[in-house]
Amino acid sequence: MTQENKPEDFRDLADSYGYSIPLDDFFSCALSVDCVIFGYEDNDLKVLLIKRGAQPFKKSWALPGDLMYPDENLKNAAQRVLKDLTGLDNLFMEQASSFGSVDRHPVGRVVTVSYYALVNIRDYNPVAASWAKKLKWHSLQEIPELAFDHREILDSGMTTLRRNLSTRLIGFNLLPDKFTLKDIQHLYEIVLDKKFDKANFRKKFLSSEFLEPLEEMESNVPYRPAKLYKLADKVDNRSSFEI
Amino acid sequence: MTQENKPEDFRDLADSYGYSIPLDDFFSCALSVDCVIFGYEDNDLKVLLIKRGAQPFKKSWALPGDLMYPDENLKNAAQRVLKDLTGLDNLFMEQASSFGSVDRHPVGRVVTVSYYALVNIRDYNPVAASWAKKLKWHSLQEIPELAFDHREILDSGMTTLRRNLSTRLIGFNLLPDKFTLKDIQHLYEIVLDKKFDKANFRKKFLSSEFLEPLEEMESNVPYRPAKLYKLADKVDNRSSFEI
DNA sequence: GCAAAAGTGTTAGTCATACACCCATGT
DNA sequence: ACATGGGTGTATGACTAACACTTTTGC
Repeated sequence: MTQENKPEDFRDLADSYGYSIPLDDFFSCALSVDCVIFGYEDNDLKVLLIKRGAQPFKKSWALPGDLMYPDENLKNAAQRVLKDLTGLDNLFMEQASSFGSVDRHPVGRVVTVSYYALVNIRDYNPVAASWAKKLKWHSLQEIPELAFDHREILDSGMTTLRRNLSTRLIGFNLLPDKFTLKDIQHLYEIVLDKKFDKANFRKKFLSSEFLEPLEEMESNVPYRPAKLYKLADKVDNRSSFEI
Repeated sequence: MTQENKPEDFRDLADSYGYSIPLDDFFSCALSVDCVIFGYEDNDLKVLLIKRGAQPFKKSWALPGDLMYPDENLKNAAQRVLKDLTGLDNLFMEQASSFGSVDRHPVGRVVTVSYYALVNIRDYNPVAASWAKKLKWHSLQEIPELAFDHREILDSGMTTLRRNLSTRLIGFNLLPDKFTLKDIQHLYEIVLDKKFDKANFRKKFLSSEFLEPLEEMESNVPYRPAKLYKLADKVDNRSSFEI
């Protein structure tokens, strides 16, 4: 946007309210989005990292992220960037936090907004694309050195995830449409790094009215098949729930 | 920052990774900060609004906020802007959320980061300054039409405040250094819009080890003076506490 | 003494925890 | 039959909610 396009009045503002730099100098920043995609597999919580094939921090591991176009919304940018770099589409992502240290990006002033999501690794198959040269689910115990301030963004995302999982029903993004009570318990135990008593955990969830039992059962397991459940229709990611 | 200052490698990026616009076009956004300052007085929770004396939205009520300089950190920007417009200095503000709809600002692409704080209205005396023409604590029940998407920002700040007050000790920013148990209860009741039983509320806080009793008492009250407490040294704004 | 709010003790009920036990399935 | 995990019942103790009561101050 050039000075010519701006409303008359706004030029008044620039003239009369004593900004110490010309108004246009404010419009010199870039925004980026960074996606903290948590995935759950076996007994492990992982995060999706890409190997950067572009400067800066070429060849470093990093969160999937990129610059936002000036004409796209933040949330759309997060969806687009994630899809471009990993092929993951239509993930339920939620805004986590923003990071704006002056020197966090070597090229210029880039403020980044982080988004996070939870997925079941079994259900997704991300593939490195665009300038992402490689892609890997990293266990949270084995995070390599990351580009930019991505380590801080990752840690902050983890905090947000834990807080939201223990107070809301957010964790269900990580489960398939049909799931067993054991699946849920497993997920909670891994994310919150805490053991729950089976009987009590079941009681809590079954009395919550957030689950709807299906007629179906697990199959092909070498033990008694567990009942499958689905989320009640009224549940959304904002539903409050204390574990 | 001009193209000339940028590292060689980054120009490679622009050339070879297929951005659909020149790299410089990314660096055409502005950032702003908006401060949601909650204040507590008598039986009411209020929010500090300014009457804008600058375009756009001149003469509208708005949250105290302004553009961030390209060479200052986000958090510093929030502190500076709040001080410039209202004189409030050194408030403990915490980042709440970011808002980035393409058309949220009539002048150009401005992504805003919101910060929130809690203060005891008795202890502070904000005064309109700079381009803020007027300033007023508005009861949350009587919020006028607000500039930009500030209504959305305010509501989101309120949600963040409530969530954090019920799971952390954040509420204490709203209290003076010395306070009575009644003060705390009052604050919780107003913010969470919920009544608590006096005896039970006291027991909960006194058994929390977050409070240290002082020798001092309230004075000049027409009833039995209450004991004063201060926060234990180990408490910070991240201390976890379930009410 | 009275009003007002500080501050405490008791009780009933609810909920969390721990743990033992039975059930259904594949091999 | 047995190994494995699904699924349930119950006793204990801790915590919550409700409420009555005593205490201390100013007027």
